[in-house]
Amino acid sequence: MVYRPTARTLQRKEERRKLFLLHAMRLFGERGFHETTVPMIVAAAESSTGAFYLYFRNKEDIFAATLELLGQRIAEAIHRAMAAAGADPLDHMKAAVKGLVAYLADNPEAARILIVESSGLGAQLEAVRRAVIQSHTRSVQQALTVLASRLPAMDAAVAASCWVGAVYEAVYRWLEQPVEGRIPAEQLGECIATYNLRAIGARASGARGE
Amino acid sequence: MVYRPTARTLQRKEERRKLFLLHAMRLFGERGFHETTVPMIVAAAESSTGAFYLYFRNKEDIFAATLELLGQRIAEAIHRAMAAAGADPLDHMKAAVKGLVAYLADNPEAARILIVESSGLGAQLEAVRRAVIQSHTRSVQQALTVLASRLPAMDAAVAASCWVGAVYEAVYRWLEQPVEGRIPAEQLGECIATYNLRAIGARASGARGE
Amino acid sequence: MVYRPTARTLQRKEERRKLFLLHAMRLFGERGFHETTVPMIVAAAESSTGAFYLYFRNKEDIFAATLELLGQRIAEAIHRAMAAAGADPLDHMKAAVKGLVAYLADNPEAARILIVESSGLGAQLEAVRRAVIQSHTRSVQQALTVLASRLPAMDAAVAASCWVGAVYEAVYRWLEQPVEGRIPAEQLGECIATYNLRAIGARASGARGE
Amino acid sequence: MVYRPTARTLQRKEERRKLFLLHAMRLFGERGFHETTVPMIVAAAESSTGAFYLYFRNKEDIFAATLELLGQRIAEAIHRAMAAAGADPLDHMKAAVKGLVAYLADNPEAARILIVESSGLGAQLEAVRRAVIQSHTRSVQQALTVLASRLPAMDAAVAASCWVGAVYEAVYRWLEQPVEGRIPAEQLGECIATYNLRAIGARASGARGE
DNA sequence: GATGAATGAGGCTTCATTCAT
DNA sequence: CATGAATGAAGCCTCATTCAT
Repeated sequence: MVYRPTARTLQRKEERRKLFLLHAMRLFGERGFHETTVPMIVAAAESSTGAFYLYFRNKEDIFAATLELLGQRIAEAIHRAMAAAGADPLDHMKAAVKGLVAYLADNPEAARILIVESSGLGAQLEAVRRAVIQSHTRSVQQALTVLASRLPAMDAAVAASCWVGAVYEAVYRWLEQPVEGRIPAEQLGECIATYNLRAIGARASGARGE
Repeated sequence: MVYRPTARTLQRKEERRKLFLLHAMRLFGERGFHETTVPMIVAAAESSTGAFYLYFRNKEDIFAATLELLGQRIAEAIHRAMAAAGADPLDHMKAAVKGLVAYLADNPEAARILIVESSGLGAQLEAVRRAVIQSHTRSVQQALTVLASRLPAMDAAVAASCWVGAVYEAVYRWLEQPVEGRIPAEQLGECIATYNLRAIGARASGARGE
Repeated sequence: MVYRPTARTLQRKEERRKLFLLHAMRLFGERGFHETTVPMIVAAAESSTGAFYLYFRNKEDIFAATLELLGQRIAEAIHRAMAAAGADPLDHMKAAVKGLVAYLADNPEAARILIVESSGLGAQLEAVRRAVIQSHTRSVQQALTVLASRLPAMDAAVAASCWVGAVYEAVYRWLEQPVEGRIPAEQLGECIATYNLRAIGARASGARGE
Repeated sequence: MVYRPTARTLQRKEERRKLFLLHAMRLFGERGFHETTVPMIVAAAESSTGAFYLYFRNKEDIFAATLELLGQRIAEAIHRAMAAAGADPLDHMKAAVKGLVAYLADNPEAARILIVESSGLGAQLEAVRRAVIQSHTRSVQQALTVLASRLPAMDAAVAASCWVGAVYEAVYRWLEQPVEGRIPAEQLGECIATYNLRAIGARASGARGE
């Protein structure tokens, strides 16, 4: 008599939302925020306009959700990579860079969303985008603070920004190149990691190889 | 008798075009490409829609022109800074970084255009934007190649990207902060330059100071 | 065995319907027909969309039902007032006006529905709204016909419309005023009744007082 | 060389605006605010969506403009009628009623807009609509105040509302009837005027006849 | 009976661009 | 040359209503 949503129903709902999100992520990555229309997302998800607005307040909302999901995935990728690394904080940092590069190389649309396509939005969305990047920057800054005694004196905040900027720009440039002209992704990660580690004055990092 | 523009007319024409360009640059920097409308630019320049389309093929055209102008200005700023530096290519590189940082710090809207607001456009415009940045990257890469013998082995292309990425990201982050919380622009330039020089293995660069 | 609703079920059903109706009445009065959405009514009644369409064919249907309920209540209010009045038909008419004014003053949202918010609908709903008002008009017209011999010659139909229009407009105007600036509702009713009675040429009505 | 809008051009602009307004007035009168869509108005005016928004901020704006125009026309109609009347203020009032009734009878869509179709809008538009009616009410109230010494004591504000309400409701009812069943418009105006004049206690006004 | 997720038609509005004057 | 009124495609979003569970 009384309607009671089954577990299955609830799961369906979550799945539907995820479906929108996944297609939106791809489209945003391929075409950018402004060139992606709500009807496009709806068509890709084989759903309806009404359903879209059932799950998201508006187009900006799904974009923010996309960025959030992206932030999570990247954080996971980094953590996985770090967990597999040695005990030295410097090794962690190196692993983090390589993990991030590997993830972005594998998910080019994710990289595009984060680096390029999301820009030029309202201040709100830009803030969300920056939050993802700033989260990285903060992690790096924290690591630098911890390692301060082993490193030359530097402004940790600026250095962290440089570190993150180097990673994203190098990956973006790499993605711009035709697939056949690219160096392997691992090598790219290695180069970037070496660049950054040397920049913060970590001595033997490049020598210890990998 | 064929109509033939007088010198004065030509100058007028160029001035008018420049007027559009200047206002457009400010608006694009403040509000981004999509949030800036042609009527806005026209109103700011106190001209008319018709005149606008007399000087620019369309909105993308003026944006591209804006980016081009920006590229020139930045190149000038860098060259001026380099010309004032010593003879050593490493000093040139350092001066270039500091000159660029100084320019961007002085012209935040320019920075915004280049780094954020221009993104998320059609592939065409994105290419123009990248051209400005790649021009820097190429300069750096060239310098690295020249200095190769004095530096540890590295992938010059990747390193150049990292170099440029570090500069822009650090400046962007700096611009995001409230004015009263910022470190001085010169110090910022110094930090970034040190970061990058150390990253490419230039030995005493930080020590030689400036 | 055929399912047969028990008395209790029926009562429940009627209660639920009434619940919808009451909340709808409030919302329609506060926000008007177009600004009130079905989800709003559903939320106010703490029920579900499905249940709503179980009791009402569509949104117009519940609005019509609201108007009907309103018509009943107003009729009751008027009858109560008339029952308390003396035997003279003129006293009845005066009591009716005062009863109506009192009811509308006590139920401003009801007044709004009847006078303003319901307008601008499809012809169908407008007809329902007018039915309520026309019912008053007919009563007045009938009374005028009965009293014809005691009154100056007049077009009873037109006079009845004037009578009703005077009441509603005066009440509406009164409701528009800030509460603190209003004259007492009883005084309003008295004034309107006097106006109308004098208009139909009832001699001493104003003098007999109240 | 310099473009200078000709008088003709300016006139055209005003004409175009008027064209929209006229068609909108008709449509609003026939179908009401909510049932009239911008595309409908555009089609009726044989213009374009863009042009519409060139002259009006939005749909509410043109509706407000329609009401304003209506207010002007009605005021004119009333003044013309009053100018043709005798010197006695009571004659003026009578003429005003008859002029208004004549105008509304001739422009049923105007009447519908003012009385019914405009209701149920945002508070803003409702205020504009009421402004037109209140302007009448104020005129009547003022006249009553001037005549106070010749009339029985009454609340001028309430009486004025009643007066106006009687006119509009009677006309509206008249318009509802099929054309063939209606009494002549002049007779309607006479009846309403008589009703109102008697209501305010003007003695011989009905007797002086006309 | 009850629920509320899903549908999709259609409304309003913006703005890049053209062209008659 | 200069102007700015006109165009209309296309986007975002709402909400009455249905129907599988």
